[in-house]
Amino acid sequence: MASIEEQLELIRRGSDEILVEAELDLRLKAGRPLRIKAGFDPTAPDLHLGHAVLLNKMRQFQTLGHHVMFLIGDFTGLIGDPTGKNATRPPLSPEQIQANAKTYRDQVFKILDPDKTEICFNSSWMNALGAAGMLKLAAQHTVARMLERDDFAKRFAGNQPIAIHEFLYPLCQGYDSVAMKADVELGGTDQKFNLLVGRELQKQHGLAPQVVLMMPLLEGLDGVNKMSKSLGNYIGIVEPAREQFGKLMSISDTLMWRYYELLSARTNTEIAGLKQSVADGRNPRDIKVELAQEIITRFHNRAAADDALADFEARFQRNAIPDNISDVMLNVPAEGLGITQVLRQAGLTASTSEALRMIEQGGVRMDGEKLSDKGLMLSAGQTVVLQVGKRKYAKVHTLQT
RNA sequence: GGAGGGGUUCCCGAGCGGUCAAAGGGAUCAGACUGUAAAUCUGACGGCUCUGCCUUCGAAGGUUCGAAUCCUUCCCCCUCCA
Repeated sequence: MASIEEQLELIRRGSDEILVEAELDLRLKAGRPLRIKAGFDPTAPDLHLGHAVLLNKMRQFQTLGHHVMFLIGDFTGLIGDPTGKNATRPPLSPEQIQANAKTYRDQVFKILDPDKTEICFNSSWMNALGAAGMLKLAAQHTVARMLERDDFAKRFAGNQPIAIHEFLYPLCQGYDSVAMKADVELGGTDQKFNLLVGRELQKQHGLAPQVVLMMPLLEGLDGVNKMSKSLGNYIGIVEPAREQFGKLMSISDTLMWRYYELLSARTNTEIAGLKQSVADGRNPRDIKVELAQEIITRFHNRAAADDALADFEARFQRNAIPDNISDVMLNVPAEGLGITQVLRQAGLTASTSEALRMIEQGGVRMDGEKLSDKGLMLSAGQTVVLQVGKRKYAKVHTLQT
């Protein structure tokens, strides 16, 4: 095993904050494998690069020989981490949870070592707690302390509603740490409050408080908001390589450095070298290509990364039509089908009104040629490649009704 | 339980009897420019059988030639008092 100092260096890398580092040092010195906890929502097992930041850190702990516990919050999922939506979520069926857990495994093990990962469900101890146990748990914290949480404080000050059950989320998450006897809990910086509640509850249960390690939140494709599925600004771990490539190329140059810092396996020295080369006149686009290649190689493989690059260059540098367009079959009546209908039915636009607009704005191409005739009719037996905007394509085959 | 404030198109937010599919901003989308970057500029941004028609302004009724705007009831949210 690596020396304490080497371990600390790896653990610190990229982290936003470690509370309390001295305690971490002490625990490492004890020489036993530490119990590392990280919790995930049970509902959306569609992991993206934002999750990858945390998973990378978990992987590092595994490399160092520690015990990583991947917690699926199937109980806390009923509450939903407070975001201002004052509704409890309907419980997932055991089948759904199992299905989601499987999807998690499929995705998570692209980064984590399956042999060194324990998957836990917090319903297993939360259900056992019961109503009485929940009351007891709730008695261990005060409203004033709850209101210290930034999100609650803001909503309270701004006259926004806070439902009582939202207070239970941090408590439950904290209790997880008690039940799991976590030595270290990982989370995003937005989790600070919840993570610290874990420390409090552990102390009250006679355990040494966990060390809390917070990773920065990765900004999404817009460069402003954190990467999240609901905002649609994410790059999924299991997305096709070409998609990932395109999305990575669309991030801003500034954001690119952030991604390097949090996602790349390159050392800080190497990254500094890249920055210098840009300062010396190298096109940042090429640096971005390298980043995209590295990430795609990790989640797919080298061949996929090369293919994505080749495809990208063909499409955007040589304006070629991609070679993997999905085929769409459309039935056409004898008198033909209007182009706006075709676009809508092929799924290229959401409505015929939108199709009309796209044509008016010059965003529609047919077989590579800009299409300007809104009244164009397609008859049966044709095959045309339609393009809307830069990215949406379909190869439409018209069939006799 | 009482008093007051409020629910508008994806979000914020104007409108407060006709000129309202509804200002403005954000987000988004398309085009130009580019490195499918950013920034910037232009345009679009409910639906449709599209120079017109249909459906939207918490819900349901009503007044009116005409309502997002007025009235009634209901639902929901916030604040203060208890």
